[in-house]
Amino acid sequence: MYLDALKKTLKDKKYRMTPQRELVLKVFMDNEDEHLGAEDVYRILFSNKHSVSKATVYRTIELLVEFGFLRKLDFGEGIYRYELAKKNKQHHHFICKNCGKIYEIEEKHLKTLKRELKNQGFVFENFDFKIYGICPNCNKKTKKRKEKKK
Amino acid sequence: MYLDALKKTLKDKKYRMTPQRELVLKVFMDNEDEHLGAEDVYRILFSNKHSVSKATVYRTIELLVEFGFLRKLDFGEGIYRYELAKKNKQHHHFICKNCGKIYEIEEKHLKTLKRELKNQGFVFENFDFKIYGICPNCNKKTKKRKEKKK
DNA sequence: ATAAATGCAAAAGATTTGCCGCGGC
DNA sequence: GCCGCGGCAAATCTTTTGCATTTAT
Repeated sequence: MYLDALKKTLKDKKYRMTPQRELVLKVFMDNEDEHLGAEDVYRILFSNKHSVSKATVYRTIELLVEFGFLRKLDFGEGIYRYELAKKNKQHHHFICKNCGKIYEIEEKHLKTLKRELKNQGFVFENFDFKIYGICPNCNKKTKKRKEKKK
Repeated sequence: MYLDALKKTLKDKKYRMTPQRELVLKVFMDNEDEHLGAEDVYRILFSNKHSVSKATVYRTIELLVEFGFLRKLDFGEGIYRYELAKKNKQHHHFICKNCGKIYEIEEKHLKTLKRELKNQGFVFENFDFKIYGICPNCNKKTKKRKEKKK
């Protein structure tokens, strides 16, 4: 369960589990199919009478992204949205330029993906594909440091 | 050439070609290998003694994206960056979580891409893949309206 | 001539930060 | 007691907007 995993991660890194952190994570668990922005999370908590300050919401979300619980998304609206990062099943997003609706697309080969989308009636104009990770340069340096750390 | 294409597009849509629009497009042409944000463009123009107001820079960039001359990018920094959209060759980006460097990656099948990156020493943590286009719903509606328009 | 585009400054949003006080360890 | 954490308000930063003036066609 996510909450236990969070507790464990926090403990490992000498951070503390707090009611606010639990509440924020729960918002994402309760809205698995949404792509919530920080302000959304704040509003949801607020309207549920759970007072968590905006600053804390922002700080907690950042923490959750850092620990891999959330994935940071951007749909070109000028705000960031987030979703629970289920490590197992990657997926991508199709954003309609007309109505703005967001469809979730399973990961497959690009070619297959394109063919399938076409068959389903999607017309795509451009791709925005980003991969986050560690580049070869940094990787070398990190390896050398690995024994020293931890 | 991009400038002529812009002139043509503007004329077709009953917009006007202006020195400012030309200047902004030129900044991107002169910095093809960069991912410039709006403020960067403003600074570049400003330091070259070409005074174009910030508002115009923002408005022009928006226009250029709309017309497909620029592609809007986001690297999670809280600002948008843009690059000349060369329609022919799609590419993606690899962002190093450690040093922040951005590598450009050619488009291939996902699987092939992953294998190659791994061979080159990249370690990837997560993908952010977005496709922009028109969804089947909107597509239906658009088709029906097509004869009336234009 | 006239509608569109620019410039300027103000406004709007989202996100971050400084600082103080509280509470877990 | 120390240090991480949360709350609050102020600050910051990017992007947008209103309005008067200029300019392309």
